[in-house]
Amino acid sequence: MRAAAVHRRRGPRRSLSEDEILDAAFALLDGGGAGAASVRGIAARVGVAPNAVYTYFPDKAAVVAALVERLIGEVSHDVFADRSQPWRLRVQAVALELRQRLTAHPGAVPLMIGGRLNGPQALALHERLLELLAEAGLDPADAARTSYLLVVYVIGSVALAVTDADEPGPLPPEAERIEARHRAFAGTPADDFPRSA
Amino acid sequence: MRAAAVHRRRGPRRSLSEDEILDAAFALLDGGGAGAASVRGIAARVGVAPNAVYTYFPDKAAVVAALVERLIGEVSHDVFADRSQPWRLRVQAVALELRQRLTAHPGAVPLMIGGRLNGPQALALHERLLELLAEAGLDPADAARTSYLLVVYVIGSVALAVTDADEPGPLPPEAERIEARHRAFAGTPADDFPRSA
DNA sequence: TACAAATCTTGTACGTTGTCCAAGGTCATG
DNA sequence: CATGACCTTGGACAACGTACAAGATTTGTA
Repeated sequence: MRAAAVHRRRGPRRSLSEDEILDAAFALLDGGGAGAASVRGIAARVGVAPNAVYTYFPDKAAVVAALVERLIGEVSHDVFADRSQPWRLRVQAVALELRQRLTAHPGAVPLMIGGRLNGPQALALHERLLELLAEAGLDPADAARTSYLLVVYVIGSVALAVTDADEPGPLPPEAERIEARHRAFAGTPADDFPRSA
Repeated sequence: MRAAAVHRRRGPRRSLSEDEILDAAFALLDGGGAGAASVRGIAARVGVAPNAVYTYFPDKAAVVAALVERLIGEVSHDVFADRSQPWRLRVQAVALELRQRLTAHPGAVPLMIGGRLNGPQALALHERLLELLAEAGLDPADAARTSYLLVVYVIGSVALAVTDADEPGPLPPEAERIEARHRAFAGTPADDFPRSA
């Protein structure tokens, strides 16, 4: 409602955007593993001095937090709303999509372990999951446990898969990986089965 | 069988042992979090130059690998052998003990995520777990899945708990933590329930 | 239109990290 | 006693995250 909306900020225009920095970080992450996403590397990739990054993010932790947030934000929320599907299929779909997003950027997985998942996107996804599980008939406590187990398993599983693959490149989508998918298929809805029983 | 057993190695005696280095590393880990276990810090704590560490371990990765090995090796194997107990209780006991060992040294948990669990102690524990699950009637594939899920969940859960606690000190054994124990109790044997059904 | 204030980028620098290399000291063996 | 193997050390290097003081650039105001 302020006139500040039209008035641009004083000082020179920024030569980059936060998204460009995150893009560079993702590129480095995918090409060289988790260790390649250094502040200096990111700055070099976007063509600025290392310190320029600190104009956009106060800290390196903030950069990785934004990275994680963008990754989680890519998880489509359409599956949540599709009430024509049984809830178990929806939970499976969410878990699989999250897994897919993580395996798409393996280097980011070690980063999201060091930081807490407190961002808006992470909370939104958690909230949606809780809604979905509550809708399935679980009381809040069990829903919290189940979603926690789900997230821990998906993240942990991908994390272990990442550390097992020493090459920094993309994860090999070999048969081992397919087997992991099957595990997600079978393991995911299994947890709350006897809990409701 | 060689005479080299009596002959001591040439050169001056080592002023330390690998265990002393690991002790120092654990002390730093417990007191200052995962980041405090630097090579220089370890060396300073045992009273040698930073480079002396490389006489005992070729790499820092080897140090953390040995650290993780010792942690896993502390998990008692007695519970495995106690066949008077039902298998589910034994699995629970193992999971709880592993969890206890990890929470006893929270700083070590982030370290064990970066490295693969390939050491002898880790493999032995895995082997024992597989035996136990096979004895419970699971075919090898399901046993592998279940033990994988179990390990992933325990480690991932503690890892998330560690990152949520920003203070480097020991984890607060508050009610939240007790709730996590309950989760392990209820979640662990639940996974293979519908798998056998 | 000129000045002032706010903002971005950069150069430089500090402290810390893991790790290598050459030197010197110490011990068992010939 | 001397030789050869082994340990430790001092010093150094590259890379990391990050702080500080400039210079440059754009905007709001007089």
